[in-house]
Amino acid sequence: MPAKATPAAAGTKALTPADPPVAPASPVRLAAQTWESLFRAQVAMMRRLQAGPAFKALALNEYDVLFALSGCPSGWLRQNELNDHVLLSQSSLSRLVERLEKRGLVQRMPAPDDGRGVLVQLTEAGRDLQKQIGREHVRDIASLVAPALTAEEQRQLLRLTEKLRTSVLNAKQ
Amino acid sequence: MPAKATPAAAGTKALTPADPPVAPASPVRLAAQTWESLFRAQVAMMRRLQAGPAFKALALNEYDVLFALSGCPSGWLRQNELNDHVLLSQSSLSRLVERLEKRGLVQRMPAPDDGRGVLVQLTEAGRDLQKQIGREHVRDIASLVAPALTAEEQRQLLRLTEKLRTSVLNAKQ
DNA sequence: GGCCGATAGATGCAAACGCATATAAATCGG
DNA sequence: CCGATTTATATGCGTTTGCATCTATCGGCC
Repeated sequence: MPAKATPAAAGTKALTPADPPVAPASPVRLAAQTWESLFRAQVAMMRRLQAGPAFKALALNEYDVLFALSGCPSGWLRQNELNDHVLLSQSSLSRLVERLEKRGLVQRMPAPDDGRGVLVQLTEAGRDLQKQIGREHVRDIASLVAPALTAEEQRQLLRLTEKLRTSVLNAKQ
Repeated sequence: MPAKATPAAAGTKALTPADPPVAPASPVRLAAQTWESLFRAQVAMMRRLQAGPAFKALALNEYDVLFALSGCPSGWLRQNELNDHVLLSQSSLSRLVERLEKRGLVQRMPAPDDGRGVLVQLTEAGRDLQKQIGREHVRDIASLVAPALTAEEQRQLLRLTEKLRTSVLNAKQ
């Protein structure tokens, strides 16, 4: 997380887990602490989720692809659009989709309006598997998030991360 | 997204990016949306950070290990403690540390009080490299986070993610 | 139309990963 | 104090990943 997963903590000095940031001096330092905390929360959550039974059948990145496809109104997504949802290189995603196709979970076809492109959609089996794993997954998530944060806090967190994400996506360069 | 980082979006139905959650019906659904948003923010941030020049010399997971070691008061960490900071399996971490040692960035020694254990610490070169990358890294982070969230919002986000993380770590089983 | 740089995807290859397992030391129970 | 269980790390092995590169198509421009 993969992708992983992959990951990156923050800056020049770590906090001990039990030692919350005291007086965040500079704006730069505050931003770094914020990112570190976000990142570490994600790592902790991810560890738990991956350990659950929901991911025996499907690796995390693979599930994410099915999930992205499941939420797409037309049912079809370009491979390069899929790449935005997953923390994977283009080549790795290409092979991942290939594997999913071999397993009968997705279908590929050449994009009608662009001879270079490939469209991907879920098969029936892929949709079923996504739903099944999704249900378990949602339960696991709720059992971790609900005891940690009130509904109001969850709404705040949702709002802040959404704001962060859209800003990052639209950032110049 | 190390780290691998992998990753996992949320539940049974996706949101289009431009479509913020309208009326989060059930608590379970709210939790799932919250996690999805957190996760996607992390993916978006991570993509940007990995693209920066700061990670040419060192993969994300490798940096995270140096970072964890840099923040440890005693300077030494057990390998299994390191594992909590990184989204990697135990075996992968073992080999990652081995690589770092070959590159002269960390040092290993048998734990004095536990014949099974291995202690790891930064070498001088490792500390220097961590500091150098850390500085760049912090700048990149700030340039992404600062335009997105006010200082107050960052403090809120820091608090919420910290709360989430400690709760997840302490959750039963 | 024909050329040129940019973009989408596929592929060779070496590096990195996770799973299962091996080894060794610590801990627990009697 | 001894055997059984658990914990910490290492290693064999097949799979997955990223980088560099290749091919094909697109889009702009003359």
